[in-house]
Amino acid sequence: MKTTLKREITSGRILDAAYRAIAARGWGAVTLREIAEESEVALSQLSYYFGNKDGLFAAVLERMQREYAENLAAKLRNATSFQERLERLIDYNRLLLKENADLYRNFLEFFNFAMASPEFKKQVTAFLAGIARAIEEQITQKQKSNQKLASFSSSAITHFILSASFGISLQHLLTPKNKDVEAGFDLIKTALGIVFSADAKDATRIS
Amino acid sequence: MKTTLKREITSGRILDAAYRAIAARGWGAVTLREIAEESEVALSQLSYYFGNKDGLFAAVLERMQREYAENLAAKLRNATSFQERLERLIDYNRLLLKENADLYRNFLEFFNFAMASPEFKKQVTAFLAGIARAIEEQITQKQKSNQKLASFSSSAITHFILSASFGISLQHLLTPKNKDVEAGFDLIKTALGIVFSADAKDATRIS
DNA sequence: AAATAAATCGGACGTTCGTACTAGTTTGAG
DNA sequence: CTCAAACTAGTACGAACGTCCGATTTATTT
Repeated sequence: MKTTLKREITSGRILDAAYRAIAARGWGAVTLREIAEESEVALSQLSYYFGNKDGLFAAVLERMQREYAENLAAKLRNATSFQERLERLIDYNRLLLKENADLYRNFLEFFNFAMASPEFKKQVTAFLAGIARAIEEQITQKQKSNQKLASFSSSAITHFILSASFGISLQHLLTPKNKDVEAGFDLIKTALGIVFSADAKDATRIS
Repeated sequence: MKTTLKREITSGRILDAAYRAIAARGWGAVTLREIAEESEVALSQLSYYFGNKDGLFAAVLERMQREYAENLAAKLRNATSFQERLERLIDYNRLLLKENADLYRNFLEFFNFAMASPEFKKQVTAFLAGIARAIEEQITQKQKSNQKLASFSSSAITHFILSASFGISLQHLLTPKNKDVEAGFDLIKTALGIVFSADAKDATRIS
């Protein structure tokens, strides 16, 4: 018991330090010595627990993915309508950006890194596809007749929300003070809301 | 004459090689020796022309910005309505993504890098603000009464388009085969088109 | 043609990186 | 109490990096 506890404590501290270091200076610029110092652990411990630098990188990514997915699932749990789910997805992304900007910062880092590494590319792609699918699954049953969005698949709409959220976040990270950037989240809602209200004339409920 | 010519040829070749190398492997992983070899130039030439690695990086970024801005300006030149300008902006981004994916790839790299470097952050921020302003300038005179978008400033709309375009591009770079991602561009148009048509009942021209 | 400037080149320097190695310490089961 | 396994710590090494410098070639000017 204590063994695993110790293991988790140490490796967890390393992961935390790595997470913070990546957000602060970028993965390429971060050194293992830096992470070791910040986590108050000997350098050799990093090799011991994660093998090599790529292994540590992958571990950080994996934990980020898991946390994001779990939190998102919790947010969506008792949401009924598709529109409500979309709204919560958007709100979730917005909340993360405000209260956990490092997460987005690191996601960007990983995305960026993935483009040069086929292995990570596969992982990041699978992650995105997983989120998209989770949202999409609850669309098909709800969205039946929609004039304005008829030409767009549910997958396209989902990907659009993800894309836009991420783009907004990216810009927000660069210019956190610009309120017009953050307004993009509202714009997604308004735009899609209008779109969806096309076939909801009879039931115009505002959640 | 020949002097300046030679200078431009050599430095241009270095910039080209750097540009390609960044797109292929990322700035952090790229080495000056790699760039020197690909541009068939001695390693010391890079220092000679660009001082140091950061200088070369900045030069590549500067050229990218100039080209993007110039091409965009050309695309927007004889567009009249605001809606037409927006559409061309979106189409331009879409075209770049298809025919010049490296540009987006490198923009992402720069954005990423900027987050860890206050100096580059300022430059990238100014670049984004410049594009946004260029578009925005032609909004205020056109957009007067719009019910649905009344609560959104023209700046917010512009930033939204930039954000969404960039987010879509980012996802497209990861999964180029997914057509649903690219459909995001159409979704922007549809969403904004519907939004705008609210006050265009009298003149519903399709450009 | 001589002289000055610009451009190019190869090589070497010092630093820092990721990784590997080994000896010492702690831990928990038999 | 013993001992093997898990863990920690310090150190060292080879490689690769950005940068710098002197010599050489090429071009321009006087």
